[in-house]
Amino acid sequence: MQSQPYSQRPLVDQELKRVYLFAGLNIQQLERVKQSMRHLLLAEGESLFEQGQRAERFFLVREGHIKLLRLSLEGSEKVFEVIAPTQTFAEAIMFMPNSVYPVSAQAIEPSSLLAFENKIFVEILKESSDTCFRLMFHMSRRIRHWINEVDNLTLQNATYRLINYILYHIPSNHQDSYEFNLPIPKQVIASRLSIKPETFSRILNSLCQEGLLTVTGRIIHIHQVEKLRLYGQSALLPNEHYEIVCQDGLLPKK
Amino acid sequence: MQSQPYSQRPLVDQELKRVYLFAGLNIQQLERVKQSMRHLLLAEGESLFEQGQRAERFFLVREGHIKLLRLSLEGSEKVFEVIAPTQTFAEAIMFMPNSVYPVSAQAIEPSSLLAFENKIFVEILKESSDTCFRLMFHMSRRIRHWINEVDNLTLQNATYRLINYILYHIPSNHQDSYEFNLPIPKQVIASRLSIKPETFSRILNSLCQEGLLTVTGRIIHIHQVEKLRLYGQSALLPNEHYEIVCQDGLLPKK
DNA sequence: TCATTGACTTGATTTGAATCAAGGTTGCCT
DNA sequence: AGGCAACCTTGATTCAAATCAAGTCAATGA
Repeated sequence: MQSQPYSQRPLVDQELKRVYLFAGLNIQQLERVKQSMRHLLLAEGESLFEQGQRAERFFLVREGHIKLLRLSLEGSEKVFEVIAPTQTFAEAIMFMPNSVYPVSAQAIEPSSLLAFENKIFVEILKESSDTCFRLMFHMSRRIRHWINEVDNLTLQNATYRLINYILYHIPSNHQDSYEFNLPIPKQVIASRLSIKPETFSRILNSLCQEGLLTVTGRIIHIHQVEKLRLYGQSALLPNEHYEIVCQDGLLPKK
Repeated sequence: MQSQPYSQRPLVDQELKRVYLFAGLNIQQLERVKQSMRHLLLAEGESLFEQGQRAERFFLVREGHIKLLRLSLEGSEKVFEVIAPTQTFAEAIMFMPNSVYPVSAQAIEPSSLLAFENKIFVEILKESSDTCFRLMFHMSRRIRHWINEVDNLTLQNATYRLINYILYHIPSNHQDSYEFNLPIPKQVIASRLSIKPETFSRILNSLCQEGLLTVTGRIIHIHQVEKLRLYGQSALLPNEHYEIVCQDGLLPKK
């Protein structure tokens, strides 16, 4: 874990201010955050922290992708989340005294991060009710996220989960064809979706055969987005229709 | 949903003060909470709120058990949590403007609850950093709980989940025999563990056959707790040993 | 250039748990 | 008492996804 400036791109205050958690800070507070801030550069596969390790910092991803995972003793891993640029992580446990990271964090590709000291930020939290509310707001969304995750794992099948993952990458207004690059290796996505790589491959293949999309390496070309959305709903079979769970846990409008 | 005093047992302030979230309130604040507080009495099977409904209150269970669930369109349900007396629920979304409940809540048996107005409590949160921290602390634990839940669903099998559920009900110092009553119907536990009732029954049966426990209706008699703990670990097969995840997400000490 | 490695695919087989289909118990209500 | 309805159990069968076992392909590197 090196700690030196990384990207040519200079760190502008704006970058920090765009972070939801920091948006309410005044100049002095922002300055304190910056004081304790460290630049990190991770190589591909490099570990940031391990599950069970004392949690003293939280992080902002600037470039690259970080996976949050747990390992079984044989070495097989389950990816719980993949953190993309502009997102923060590990901030939900900052104020827990003697807390430990509940998962391990590892770079999927060369990545650039900023690390913030929990201790400093907790001091700011104590004096800023507004920032407390921002953090609580954020944590509340995280909880809903995990509830939806359990919902997906228990009520939805692998095909549905994969389709949902794909749809998530498509702007919601798009209807016709759409092409995008998978940001991370297929195996990582598979693990994130709790699917084995072989099954992942087979599902993608069967979606191709249905004529819904074309796969070229990491490039996914969806022929008709609207069709895929409908297919996602029928993938809920064999049990007829399940309730569609939107990202925010709301029911879709009838 | 009636709203009148229920239990003969008088509502003492102590009962409120024992609630973690209220423990830091001063007399005036506690008074305001009590002002907005409502007593609720739910019959067996009665619904408290539905998923997607506007969230304006959070709750404390005094007597009975409440299940938090989501329904599929055919009517099959997945129980996400079962709330027992002295526990609060739905407090994690209180400050979200226009938030909705992410799950439905329903009484498993005749239950007595207290309902608190989010609006009032948010006002208190704004003036009490200490209470903010209590809430954040609580939410942080909830997040870890859900991460462990996903871990259980993806890395552990049904037998392991059931054993873990049983072990959860046994004081950790017990080693030999132990007997307890399942607090709720077996089907509800099954759903909570994402197991079908048939499978649940079969697993319990096979644990009986292994001589680990005896089942008489809702009474579970464990012959040797320590043996069950070990069996729980070998139930992690076929993949040899998995990492044991303690409730707090910590690794067990070597 | 060829070897090696890691990512992905494809096929054959197994398997844990779900589903389907009857039962059995228990307790409640008339 | 008798009938009904939950709740639970048991057995036979099916099925989605995992596992096992070879592959292919592309990128890296000596």
